[in-house]
Amino acid sequence: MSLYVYNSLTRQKEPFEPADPANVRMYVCGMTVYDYCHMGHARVMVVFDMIVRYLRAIGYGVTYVRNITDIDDKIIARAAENGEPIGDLTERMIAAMHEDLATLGCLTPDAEPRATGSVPDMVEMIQWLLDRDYAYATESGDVYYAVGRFSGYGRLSGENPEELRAGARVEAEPDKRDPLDFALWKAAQPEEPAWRAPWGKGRPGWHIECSAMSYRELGCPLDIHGGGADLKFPHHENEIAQSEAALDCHLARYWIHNGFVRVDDEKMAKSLGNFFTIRDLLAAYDAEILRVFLLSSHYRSPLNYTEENLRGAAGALERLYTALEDLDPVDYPDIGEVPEDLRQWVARLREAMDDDFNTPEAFAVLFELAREVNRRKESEPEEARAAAGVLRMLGGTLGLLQRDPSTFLRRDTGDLSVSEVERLIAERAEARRARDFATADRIRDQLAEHGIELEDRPDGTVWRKQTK
RNA sequence: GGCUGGGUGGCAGAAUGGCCAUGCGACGGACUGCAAAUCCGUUCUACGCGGGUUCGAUUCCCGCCCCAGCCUCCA
Repeated sequence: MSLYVYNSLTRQKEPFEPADPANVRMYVCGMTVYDYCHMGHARVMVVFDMIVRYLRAIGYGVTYVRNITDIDDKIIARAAENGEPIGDLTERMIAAMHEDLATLGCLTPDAEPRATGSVPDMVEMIQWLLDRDYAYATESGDVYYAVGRFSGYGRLSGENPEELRAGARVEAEPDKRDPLDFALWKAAQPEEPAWRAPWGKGRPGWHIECSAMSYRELGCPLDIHGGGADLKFPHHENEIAQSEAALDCHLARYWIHNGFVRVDDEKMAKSLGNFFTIRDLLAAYDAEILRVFLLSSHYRSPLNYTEENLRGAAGALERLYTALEDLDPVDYPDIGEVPEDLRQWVARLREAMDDDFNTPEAFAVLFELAREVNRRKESEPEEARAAAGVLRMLGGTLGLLQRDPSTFLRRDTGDLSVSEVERLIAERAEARRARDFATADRIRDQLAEHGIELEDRPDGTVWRKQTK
C-alpha cells in the first residue's frame, strides 16, 4: 500500500514518488504579516502540518519550508496607518503568528525564510530572466515578466492566456507590453523601503520571492509545493513561469492546494467582515478542538465555520479523550511494536491517510478504536491499555491526543475555581452518603449551570467540562 | 462569459457498481439512588433533476438545474 496524492497540476490522484524519500522537499506559501492569523491561515498551517507529520510517520524524511512575506503593499499601507515602522509591525505579527501556530500544535518548519532577507536572491533571479528575455525593464524602473514568452502559462489553473486577455479586468498599465505581464520589481517610491538592483532601486514583486527562496532553500524541482486554493492563480502560475524560465526546471512535482474556510457558506474574507482570527476562537475553544475542526473535513473541501460544527469537534475530541482516561496507555515508539491483534487499526488509518490524506476517514478509524478501548476497559484492562496506546499513537500522527486526558477534560472550570468545584462535590458526596438525594441533585444542577458535568463512579465522583 | 471543485440521512462528513461509514442528535435496553460516561440495539426508503449503460447505479456515461471558489490583493 502506498500514498496517493491529488496533484492540482494534473487534476488527479497520483502515487507519491519523491525524488529522494529520505528528503522530501516541501515548500508552502505562508502568510503576509500585516495582521493576525485568521482561520483561513490556520487551515493552511494545520493541513500542511498534518501532511508533514504523516509523511514522517510513514518513514519519509521531510524538509519543510514555509515563507513569510514581510514586504508588500498591504504591509506598507498598514504600517503607515498605524504610524509605526514596517519592521515593528512585521516583527509583532510574526511573533503573534508563531504563538498561534504553537498553540495549534504545528511543528516549526525547517526553514522560514523572509522576503526581506532574500532580496539578493530575487535580484539574481530577475537578472537571469532579463538575460533570457523573459523579462523587461521599463523607463520608470519597473521590471515585468513577459508572459507571452512562456508557453506553459495557464497549465496549473486551467486558464487560457487568450481568454484571460479577452476578459482582462486587469486595468491597463501603460508600461506593460501585455496585460498578463506581472511585476517582478517595483521602482522605488518615496517613503517606501527600497533595495539596490542593477536596473534601479526598488522592491520585489510578490511572486518572485517564492521562486527565489524555494530555489535557495530546496533547489529545483520541489517535491511538494502547497498553499491555499486561491493562490493557484495568479501566484503559483506566476511562480511556475518564473522558475521554469529562469532554471529550465519544473518547479514542483506535486501541487497541493487546500480548500477555503467559509462562514455561513460564504468565503471568509475581510471585505465581507465575516472573518475570525485564531485568537478570537482560542478565547472560546481549546486549541486542540480547533485542530480537530480544521481536520474534520477533507483538506480540499470547503470547511464551514459554524458554532454547531465547533461544538461537534469538541464533542468528538471529548469522546476520544474519555476513552483514554484512567488508563495508562502503552507507549509504542514504533509501529512494529504494536501487538498483532491491533495492527489492523494501524493499517486502517494508513489506508485512510494514504488516500490523499483522508482525515475524516482517519477520524472514523479513531472513533471505532475508541469504542474498542471502552469495550475492553472493564473486563480486560491490559488489552485496553494496549488499544489505548495505539489510539494515542495514531492520534499523534494527526498531532492530536498527546495531552493527559484529565487535563483536557477538566481544562476549564468556567467561573468557579477548582477548589469550589471540589468543595461542592465533597458536599454532595456527604449528602449521597446520607441518602439525601434531593440535596445531592441540587448541587449537581448547580454545577451543571456552570458547565461542570459529574460522573459518579464506584470509586468516587469525577467532573469534566461540558461542551454544549 | 472562461476556468476549478461540489451537490449524500435532522446536522457534520467519508466511501462505494449489489451488503456497515463514522461522529453528533433522537429513540429503546444494560448500568446508576437518579443521572452522566460507557456498552448493546433502533432510527432516517440518504444519496440535486432527467435520460442512458448494466441482471443491478448514489457510485460509470450524457444532458440539465443549483451552490461555492478563481479569473483583481487574498490562505
